[in-house]
Amino acid sequence: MGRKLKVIAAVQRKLAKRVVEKPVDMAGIKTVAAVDVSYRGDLARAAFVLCSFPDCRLLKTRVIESRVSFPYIPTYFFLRETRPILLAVEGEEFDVLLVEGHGKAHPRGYGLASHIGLLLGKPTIGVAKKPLRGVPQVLFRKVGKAYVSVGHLIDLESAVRVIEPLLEGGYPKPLKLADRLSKRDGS
DNA sequence: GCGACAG
DNA sequence: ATCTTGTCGC
Repeated sequence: MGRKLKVIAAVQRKLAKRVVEKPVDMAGIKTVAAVDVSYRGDLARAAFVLCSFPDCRLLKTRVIESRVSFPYIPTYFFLRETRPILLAVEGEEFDVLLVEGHGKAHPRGYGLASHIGLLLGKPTIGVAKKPLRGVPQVLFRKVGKAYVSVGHLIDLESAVRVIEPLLEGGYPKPLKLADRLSKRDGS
């Protein structure tokens, strides 16, 4: 059990080197998407939400269900949510994706948001409710009640500029919508 | 053994 | 994340 995780940790450290951190052209961002996952036993419900930017008007929603295999293990969160999220985002178009969880603000610099970004080859931002312990303060920014970090293809300053106009009650509206949607009954 | 950490 | 009633406070 512990040995496999050690291998996964090594993979995370390796993939972390492929994460690209760079400024983003704000004028080029027309849409922002968000994904969140809720559970009912081993059934995962992933919700995808698409909003215009920066006015944040709801453009589209989508909910996908799937069976989850991995348990939740701190710092190995991506093993559990990658599959559900990929299914929910498959075929969708957006300029930036907000992911519930951390990006570079992770012990090995490779959280769920970075993994999703790398797999999709799209800009992603990690947004979490609590910071992971032992992570350098410089790797994230507190925006409202959210802890924001670089996912992929964006830098921290740009990430903060994307999150700010989306705040509603201290948390990004698209993620709040995705959270509510993923918990809504429907199956 | 102690501590306790995304969702 | 999820299990869960009523209750305190803005």
